[in-house]
Amino acid sequence: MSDAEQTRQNILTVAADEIHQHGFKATSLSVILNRCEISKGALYYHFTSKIELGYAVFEEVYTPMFLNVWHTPLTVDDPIEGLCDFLTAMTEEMSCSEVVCGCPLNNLCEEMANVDEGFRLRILCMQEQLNQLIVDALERVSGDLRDNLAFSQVGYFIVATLNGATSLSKSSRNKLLFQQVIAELCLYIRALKK
Amino acid sequence: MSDAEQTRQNILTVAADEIHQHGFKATSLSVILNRCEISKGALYYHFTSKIELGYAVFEEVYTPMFLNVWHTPLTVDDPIEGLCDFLTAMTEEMSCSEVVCGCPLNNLCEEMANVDEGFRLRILCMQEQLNQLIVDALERVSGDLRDNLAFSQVGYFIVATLNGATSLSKSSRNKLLFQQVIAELCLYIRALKK
DNA sequence: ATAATAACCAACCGCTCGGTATGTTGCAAG
DNA sequence: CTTGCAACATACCGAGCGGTTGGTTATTAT
Repeated sequence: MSDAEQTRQNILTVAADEIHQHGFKATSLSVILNRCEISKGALYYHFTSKIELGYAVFEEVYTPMFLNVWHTPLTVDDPIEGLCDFLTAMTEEMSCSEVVCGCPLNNLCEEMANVDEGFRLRILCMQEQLNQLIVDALERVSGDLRDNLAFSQVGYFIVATLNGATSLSKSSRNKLLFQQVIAELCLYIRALKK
Repeated sequence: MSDAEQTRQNILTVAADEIHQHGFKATSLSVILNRCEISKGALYYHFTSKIELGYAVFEEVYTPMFLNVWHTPLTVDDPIEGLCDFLTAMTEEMSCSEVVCGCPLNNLCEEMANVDEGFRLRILCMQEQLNQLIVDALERVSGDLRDNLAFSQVGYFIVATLNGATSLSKSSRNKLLFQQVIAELCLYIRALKK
């Protein structure tokens, strides 16, 4: 990787972390510059504006991360158990910072979806991809599932509940409420089976 | 009501609307002053700081509003149906601004819970009160419900899913995803019955 | 009549923000 | 040897922010 590309990647990584911790608007470019030990000129050489940097973080850091994380548990033999194991593992492995900072995608959705169309469309696209992953997995084992299930609806329900659960962990500052909601979610997911 | 109290209430009402629309941090005091047609001195006579104004909005506007809204459907004869009717009516009556702006409590939780302890504790208290309302209602009709239900867990699950659903409506800018998640949530809630 | 207080107003302050304009350096092509 | 561009660095700008300061007015108590 060239020096320039290295610089760019470094900016993206640091910016992704800052946005995750403080949200997009509260993220200060000067903090990113300090952490990267570069000047403002360098940043504006690679990105035309703060919001374009935000878009790049979304597309080049968050999106691949999410698709990768969700792909694994949904492509195992039994995606119902895969999903439950995945969610349960999440409650256990969740770091303190993740309890406090929440999910990057959900955070950006809450903060930016209603003020910036660029973010909104990217978030929507990501949510649809995530939902499609779940729908595909459910359809693959539809023979084992209850009849009359609306797969897309189920998918969005799961994602919505997970987001709501991270929200609860933010205010309680511990995993307990999160774990309870996930436990109930797993009961719901397992009840999808015949 | 005295003139001073009238002024104070006016500030609270306008601030509640601004915070709902733009979040706490992005809410500008000068906008509130313009809308109220008062000076900055007037605002700082009634409130010692921006964050104290935020706390007052939470306690004197959002909290009573929430407790009132949730109390009705949970104290009818059949709280299961009351809840489902309440949620379904919400999807229908939801105004355009509510689709875009989301739930004030959830918004503040996402934005402020991890940066300000004062907000965090107030939000947590509110969520616990909300959960208690649900738990009380479920316990009241526990004879009609499945055995081995963890009422508190169920309560937080419902609240979490509702919050996640409003989040989805923000990015999609329509009610469809919200309605789907609520429909699935009602299926879950009705399945609590024996 | 006067003193005090409640309820405001107008002007200003320091600070941080995103963004820009200009200057510098190293390397590579001709 | 020098020209040119990529890849930065430095210094500065205007705007908006929350908050403070020093009045002003009207009402009330003495």
